[in-house]
Amino acid sequence: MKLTGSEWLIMNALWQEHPAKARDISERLPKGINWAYTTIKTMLNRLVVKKAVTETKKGNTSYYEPILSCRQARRTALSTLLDQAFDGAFGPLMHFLLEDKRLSAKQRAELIKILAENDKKKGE
Amino acid sequence: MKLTGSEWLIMNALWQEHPAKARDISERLPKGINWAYTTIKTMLNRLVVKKAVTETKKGNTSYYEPILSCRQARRTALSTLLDQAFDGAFGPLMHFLLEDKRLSAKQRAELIKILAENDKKKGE
DNA sequence: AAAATTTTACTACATTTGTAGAAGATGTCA
DNA sequence: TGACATCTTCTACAAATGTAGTAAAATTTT
Repeated sequence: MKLTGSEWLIMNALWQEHPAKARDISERLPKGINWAYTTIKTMLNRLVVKKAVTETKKGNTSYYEPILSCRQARRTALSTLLDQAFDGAFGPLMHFLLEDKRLSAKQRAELIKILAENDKKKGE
Repeated sequence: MKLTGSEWLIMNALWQEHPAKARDISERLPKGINWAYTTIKTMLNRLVVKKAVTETKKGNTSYYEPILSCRQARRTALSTLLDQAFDGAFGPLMHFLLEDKRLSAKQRAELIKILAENDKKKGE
């Protein structure tokens, strides 16, 4: 399940807290994104059709909830990126990240910590 | 300059070696992608219009060369991904990568090496 | 209950993306 | 010099994406 750019905006708002009404989503959209209410409804409908979210009506009003998890969406997006831009492999991406972004000391430290945790888990 | 999925295929082939003719690109496309020759031409034209590649004619034949570098394209793709799926920050991506992908010992070792190099460069 | 507000359902429409065919121009080999 | 192979230019077209308007139905407010 791949999300488009606009869909990410909606989903990010929905993951924050749900169930949520279209109006809630509208309010949570990042500053600078000023979509018409109906635009949001259109997006939500499309996401329902795609089965990325569910819609439940209480009276006249629809409440939405994610089916697709943030984690899964990230996984898919990342794997698309890997395939299309990094020879499908983890290594080249890492290389690029580390080489290109010239980590700050803090980031390096953080990374090392994460690595250590990773080691520990591996041992369990 | 953002590339679409199909454009990545073309660009990946072009970056491999250039200048290249449409025919060369055609041959370098990943196994499984069997585009009509004219499809490739269409893509190349679009990339020329977008100024991601240049076209130079020798006789009747066009030779293409990338203007957009692989590095730059990667940068853009990554930054789009960060913005849309990882709160625009490097940290969450790293976390996700390391946590989700359960690195192999080899990968961890590699990563640590890269980190070390990164440290060294920092010191220069 | 009339007015104002909110929501929904349906429709719309320009742009971008993915994919390619047709027909004409050019090059090449026998 | 004709037959073939190759390239080019133009055109096409469906599906996906981004964005929203209209009008009708439901809800809330005075």
